[in-house]
Amino acid sequence: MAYWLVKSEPTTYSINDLVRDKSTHWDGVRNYQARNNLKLMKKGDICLFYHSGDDKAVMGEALVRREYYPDAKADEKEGWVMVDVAFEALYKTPVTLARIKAEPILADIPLIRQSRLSVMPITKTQYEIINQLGKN
DNA sequence: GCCAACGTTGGC
DNA sequence: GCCAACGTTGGC
Repeated sequence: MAYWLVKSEPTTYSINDLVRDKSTHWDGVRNYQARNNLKLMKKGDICLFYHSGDDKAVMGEALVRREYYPDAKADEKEGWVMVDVAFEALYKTPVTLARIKAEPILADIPLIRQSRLSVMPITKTQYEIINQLGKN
């Protein structure tokens, strides 16, 4: 069981869209590092769902439902992949970037260290802290 | 609107 | 293979 953080611009695809859809293809990733992370996702892994842009907060959680397979919207020869994720939880309190930055234990999270990466691994500890802040 | 931090492209 | 120019993401 591993933990991830995935980003989306809410005007493109928000967690409310995932609530409505129940599950979705996590496609459109066109960055090698992010793609490599997608390939490491296992069924049942937890993904924190982060809104970039105006919200700048972890909004909730999704579960990996299907492991990586070719991104239907990409040229097959280029090897881009997608996974399927299912809605898991909507946080009562979105965990803002400012809140994450204020937490010393979260200082190493790639969200802060490498702000442009859109699919990143996080540790169990980092997950548990954000989950705790969000669900209450 | 600007800028930092990348990633990509193309000339050499 | 190097590097300048350019494009993109995302925070401020």
